[in-house]
Amino acid sequence: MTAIPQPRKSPRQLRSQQTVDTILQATASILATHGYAGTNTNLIAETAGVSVGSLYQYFPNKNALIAALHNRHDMQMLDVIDDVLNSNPAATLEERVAAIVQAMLHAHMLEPALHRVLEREFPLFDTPRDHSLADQDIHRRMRHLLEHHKAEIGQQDRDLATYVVLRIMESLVHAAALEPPAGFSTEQLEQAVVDAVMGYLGAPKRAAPRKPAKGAGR
Amino acid sequence: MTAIPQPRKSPRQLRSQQTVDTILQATASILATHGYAGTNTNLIAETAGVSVGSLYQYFPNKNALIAALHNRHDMQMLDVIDDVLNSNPAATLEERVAAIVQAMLHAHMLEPALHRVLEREFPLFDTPRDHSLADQDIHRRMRHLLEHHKAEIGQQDRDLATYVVLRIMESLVHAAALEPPAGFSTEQLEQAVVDAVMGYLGAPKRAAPRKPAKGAGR
Amino acid sequence: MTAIPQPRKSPRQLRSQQTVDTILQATASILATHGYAGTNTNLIAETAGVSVGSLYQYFPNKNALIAALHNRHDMQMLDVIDDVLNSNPAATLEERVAAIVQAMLHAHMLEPALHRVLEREFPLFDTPRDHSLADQDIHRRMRHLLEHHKAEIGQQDRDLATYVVLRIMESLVHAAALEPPAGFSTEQLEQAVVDAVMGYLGAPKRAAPRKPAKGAGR
Amino acid sequence: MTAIPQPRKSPRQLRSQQTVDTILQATASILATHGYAGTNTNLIAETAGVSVGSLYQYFPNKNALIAALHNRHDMQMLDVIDDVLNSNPAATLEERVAAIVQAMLHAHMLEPALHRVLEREFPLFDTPRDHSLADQDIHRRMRHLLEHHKAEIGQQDRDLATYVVLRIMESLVHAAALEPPAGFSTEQLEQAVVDAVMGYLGAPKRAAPRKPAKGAGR
DNA sequence: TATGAATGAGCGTTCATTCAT
DNA sequence: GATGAATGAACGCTCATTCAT
Repeated sequence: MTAIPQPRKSPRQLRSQQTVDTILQATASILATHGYAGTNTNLIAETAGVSVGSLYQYFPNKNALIAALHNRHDMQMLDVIDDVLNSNPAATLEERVAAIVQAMLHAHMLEPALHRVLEREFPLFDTPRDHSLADQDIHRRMRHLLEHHKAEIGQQDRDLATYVVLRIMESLVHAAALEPPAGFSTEQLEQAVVDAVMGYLGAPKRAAPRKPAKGAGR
Repeated sequence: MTAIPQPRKSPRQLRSQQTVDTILQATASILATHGYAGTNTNLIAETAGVSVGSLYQYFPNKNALIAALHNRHDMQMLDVIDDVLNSNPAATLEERVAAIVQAMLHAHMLEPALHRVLEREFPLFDTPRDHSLADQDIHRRMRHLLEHHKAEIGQQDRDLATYVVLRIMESLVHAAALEPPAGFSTEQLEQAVVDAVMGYLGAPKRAAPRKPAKGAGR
Repeated sequence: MTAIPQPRKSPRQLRSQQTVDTILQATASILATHGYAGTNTNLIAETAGVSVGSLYQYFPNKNALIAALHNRHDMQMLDVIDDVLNSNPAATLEERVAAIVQAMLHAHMLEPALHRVLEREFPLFDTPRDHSLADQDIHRRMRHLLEHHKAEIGQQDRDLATYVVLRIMESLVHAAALEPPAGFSTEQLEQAVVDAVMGYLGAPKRAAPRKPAKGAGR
Repeated sequence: MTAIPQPRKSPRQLRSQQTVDTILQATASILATHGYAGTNTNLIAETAGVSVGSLYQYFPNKNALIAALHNRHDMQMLDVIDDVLNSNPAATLEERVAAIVQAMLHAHMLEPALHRVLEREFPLFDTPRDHSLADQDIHRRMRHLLEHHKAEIGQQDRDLATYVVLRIMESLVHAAALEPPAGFSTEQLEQAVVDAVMGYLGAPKRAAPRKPAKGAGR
């Protein structure tokens, strides 16, 4: 139970930044090919062409490497979403959702092995994952998108809807990209994610009652 | 990486069965409190009041313990679903979905810490997780349920729908039970899962086009 | 550094004797196929179709099993030599040596893998190996043979000669049977052993001086 | 079973080389006093005044330590032989054999306990022992020596003779140095080895027949 | 700053041996 | 006698981390 470790120093100089990138690349590569258990700092350093000592200059411990990778991924997702939102201002909600899903799928399919590990073998931190800054930003963007299209949306509680939509997207995109079920094409799976999100959003309005769920028989 | 390890021998005698249960309980407890990395076989054995040797009589290695726990969980989920399906034959689809969601939520909230670990720190096996027998059974049940209520369902491809529904349920239930977002009651979250599932199922029929879905055509 | 362990009880009853044999067979088989490191008492017991407990009724510990196997081998060698000595009373020394060598080679080639392990991985006992009763008998037989043919022998010190001959035989037979060098037929190797023994025995008489070796230049 | 393990990295710096030597010395010492079974890497490291980790930087596993010791011994034997061959160019075959035997005996008697273990408890590698480079060199030297003195030698097949001579020397030297039989002086034993080798080499020429040698025809 | 040799706590696993049944 | 589940000391080996150079 450790707090999420932060990079030890934010390297201002260009060379340092490159070193950090190289180390992170190496980490990603090892993680993808060897899995979490097979990943160790000496191997990472060697792969990065750096000494272990140097590695420890930029990352206080092994978990910080993983955390940085998670962070990098979150940033990428944020970029992906921003790109979609900033282009084609006239698009409908569904078009935007579809574009986001497609972009996310694409991003995950570049390094499926890595993402498989990142999804699964996140070291046990006690802080919930969505507290990274990028994650909060993603939440804000989505929240804003839903707000913008509120006319097309059945769900009243926009905060809850944002949360649910992001969770659905994440889990279905991961499933489609990282453990694709046999028998379906990527396009089918992609469409299914959009269907799920839009279905949820467009569903007949249900209040979110403060009391135990209605008829749900035991 | 590794094949999913199987229990070493299935104990026939009652005493042995109890030993196995005790070991599994201890594993669950340690896993919940220490995380995967902090879990070690000697500690498990000690906690179970058993010698390491005994532990290794029933489980070939550490991962087999985790796998058994996963399996146990899958069985429990299957039971939960079966219970719902076998009772109240006249229930609507939504009532059934709600009942299943409620039961799953309930099950996960009994030992959230454990399930948090089980969800995240699944040791890196090469077989996708949902190939356990119980998981296949769950798939069959859900598939059957959807078939039974096909009149109420917009999605044409029932196989795909089954897959999507299970994924949505799993991810949202996990989120609600294991990392509940601040600001929402359990009932709200529970209802949100039902909304998501029903929204997806009831959404206007969409074809599953074979071509890249840029415009996400209606 | 343990003393050579003895079988725990000499089983008088037939059934016990059979059990002991079975256990020994199993030990030999496991030893031959798994090597010393891969051999363990549980596996032996299982292979013998006996419980570990029973095994420990007849052998006080693991080493006793190995010792018994060595002993069995020594007995077999003694039998082999006795057979040769008891047949064909008119044979020459060389004929007898040849017959013994041939018989020894034959015996070792039946289970080369086993003998390889027995030769090499003898657990570290502090008693020299040739103190087994059978080994002493073998020594006596050979000593007697040399005495009988003393006219044909150049070496004066018959005790020393006995020792040397047995060592040569053993080492060359082992080499020929267990690690045959490439490029030579079994017959060539067999003949070589005979040559070596006869060459040594027939060599021009050299006294065994009590002083440091003669000309042997530094 | 296992391939012969190689040293993990050949240390270039002086300090590293010393570390390796220290570790090897410690291994030899522990091996001599505790036997193979009683030897463990932690003890070796402790004895060497080094951490286990360091030990594993230079040797991939326990057997590699033993293998290195074997190798060191082979090298020493090679040196011994080379010394003899390079000095005293006018020596007779017997003088040279005697010198080699004497030097080998001497070398083995420095650490008899160690050599006892090295001879006996060679870990079960699948490669025959005499395939080390040094061993091949030794073979070449001996072969060359016999070639040089072929006029004094009865054996026609020089390759076979080389092999036999080396085997005789090794086994008798081991016997004399490591398990000396009671009743004989070292000098007697030393002379006996020389007698055996010279006797074999000087024996009347025998063909190496391709047919089974029952009657051991002259 | 960078290096990489050294550290050593700690973990997974084995297996000879015992003893209650 | 026979059984075989249980024991637990002990060992091989790893790898995150440090620090003298």
